Amino acid sequence: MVKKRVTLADVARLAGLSSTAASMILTGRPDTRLSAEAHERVHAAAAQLGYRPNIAARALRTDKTRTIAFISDYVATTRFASGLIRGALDAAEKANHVMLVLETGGEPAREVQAIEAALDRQVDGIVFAAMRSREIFVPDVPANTQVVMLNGTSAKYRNSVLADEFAGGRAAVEALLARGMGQQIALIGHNELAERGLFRSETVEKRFAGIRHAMEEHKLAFVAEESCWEWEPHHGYELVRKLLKQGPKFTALLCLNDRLAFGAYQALAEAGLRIPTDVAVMGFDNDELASYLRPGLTTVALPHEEMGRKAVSLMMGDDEPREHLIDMPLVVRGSI
Amino acid sequence: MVKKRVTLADVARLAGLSSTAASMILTGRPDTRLSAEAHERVHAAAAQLGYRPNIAARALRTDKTRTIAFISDYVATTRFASGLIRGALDAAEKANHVMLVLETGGEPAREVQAIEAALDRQVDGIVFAAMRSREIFVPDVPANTQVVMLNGTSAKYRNSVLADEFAGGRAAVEALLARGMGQQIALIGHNELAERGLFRSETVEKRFAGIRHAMEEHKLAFVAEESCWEWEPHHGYELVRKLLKQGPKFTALLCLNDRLAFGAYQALAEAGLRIPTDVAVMGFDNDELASYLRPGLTTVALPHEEMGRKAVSLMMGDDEPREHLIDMPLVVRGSI
DNA sequence: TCCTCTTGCTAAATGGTTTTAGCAGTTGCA
DNA sequence: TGCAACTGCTAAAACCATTTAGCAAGAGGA
Repeated sequence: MVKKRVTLADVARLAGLSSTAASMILTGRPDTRLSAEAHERVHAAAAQLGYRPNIAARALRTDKTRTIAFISDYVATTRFASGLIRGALDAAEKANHVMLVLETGGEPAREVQAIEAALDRQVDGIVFAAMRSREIFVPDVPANTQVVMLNGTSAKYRNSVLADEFAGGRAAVEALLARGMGQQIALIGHNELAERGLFRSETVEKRFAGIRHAMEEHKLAFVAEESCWEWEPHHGYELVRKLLKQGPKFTALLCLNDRLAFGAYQALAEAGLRIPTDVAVMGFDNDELASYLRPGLTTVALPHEEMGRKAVSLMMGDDEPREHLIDMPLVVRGSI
Repeated sequence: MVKKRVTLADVARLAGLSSTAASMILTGRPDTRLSAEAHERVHAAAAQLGYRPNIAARALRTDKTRTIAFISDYVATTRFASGLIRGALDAAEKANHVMLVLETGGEPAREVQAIEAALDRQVDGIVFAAMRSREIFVPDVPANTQVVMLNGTSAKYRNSVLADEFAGGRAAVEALLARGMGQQIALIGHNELAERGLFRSETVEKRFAGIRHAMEEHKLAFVAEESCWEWEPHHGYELVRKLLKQGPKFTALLCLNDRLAFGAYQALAEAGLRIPTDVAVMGFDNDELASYLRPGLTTVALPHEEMGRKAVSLMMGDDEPREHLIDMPLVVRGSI
């Protein structure tokens, strides 16, 4: 409990060598000319004393901390953030790094603070994660600090990781059509303003673009479209009730996320419609909810964990610096 | 981009003073005798150069890093972890600290690694968070490193933060009875083995003890009890189907968590029973799900954010070191 | 023999901050 | 006048690891 830290000097003393020698041996320098016996003695001494290098002291010389920062606008408001974090954490651990997590709430003042706090601690790199994809503004950082955008892009930094929303949108439509029951598809959740870029959200834009592209390829049009600003279950519930009351008949329902689909299930059940017999339902995100529903909701997954992992491995220089798109896998359950 | 770090020496030079003076002034030492003019000059110089102290260098002398570690078994497997993290993050930010997040998966080897990684970086304190409450084993840490247990306890460290599960259990029963409809209560999710401590989970034990206590106070017994190992929606679904098929009639259903309640809703709906008219339903945790259901699920909330916040503020020494119980608020929605 | 290379190692500088010890110069008091 | 106390400041050590420059001894070659 009270024992003092073991320093490199202690190890060197016990091994009967200089700390220079101990340092070189323990850091595994390649071209040193120290004897095999010296190596052995130093390693033995280090093991015996339980030596652990003081990272702050090392950072002072080397400017490397084996620490990265994960700065996001919201950590838990959206349940997805934790997937990103977990993936990032996993990759960081594999690369023998630790991760500082910072939350900004999207407020510029806190963003600046978070970045400064990270730089003060000389992190080796920063992952900027946005819960809603958008252009992220990032202040200058020192040249030797890596920057990766996660679920967002930046004009200044080319390293970024995004979900392949366009392909995902197409996949959803293809999945509905492949079951041979998707001739009369209704869509809920699309927001025209978003598409026009007034309320900028690249995610939604690209997802929808993919959907539209697939529909056009098949020379199809939606039999109905209902849009809304937010995509919570009760919105889905209300939109579907509206569709059922006044809209045309539909045999498939494409929901722009799983939460909308959740509400849709409730409205369909109330109306006595069976899934997938009467209506096939399809969502996006692979929210935890999707597996709870009866029947299970077929959905196009947002691969958050994979994205987090990729962002960190990109930071470690495992791949070329550019925009990386991560596949959105189709998760097939009973709803189509 | 390429600009070098501004050091204390730079500030001192610009102010025309020694770095000793600059250090004392910027760290706000109380009993220094430096002139008002010196103060002014140093602050002006620091502001002009945009000086930020190098935390690694400072840590070398002071052993304080304004960094804490949050070590948990699972970050995102349970959706609750993010609540704990968010609360902790919030409190840390308020106290001008940053947080290192580490995940161990409950594996002892990774636990040791995580602790060492944290100590190598000279964190000021460590929060050990367990997703399933239990006795946590914690290796020795240096005397000046604070330790707080979050959602778990440890023989060695007295600082801990737990949800007040006993009171929560009572509150659930009281809430059912208060509505005057809870005379025939069925319970799902309790596990006898857990209660006997074979599969040690203090959370479940205390929650159930509170429930039992309240029942006894009112001289009531459950009309049926169905237990199971895991508490996922489909378990709730199956247990309730079983109850409906072979069990006695019940007018209230107490589910040991919200996910079970979710499954219960599905089973009740299939059987044509209405909530709350035919059966009142009550859950625990205040899972995101609870608000999505129709009618909304009344539940006893696990105050994760509050717990995370408390753990960090306890670490900062804002309260006496002991076991702290956090209230579990009753969240009333339409299901009772 | 002298010179150069190689081998195996170390002294000392370095990074940026805090902190201890102490130095001039002035004031206060007897 | 003599001495203590105060005022306003600084030099240098300390924290711990990395890295540069270089030393001493032995080997090899001419």
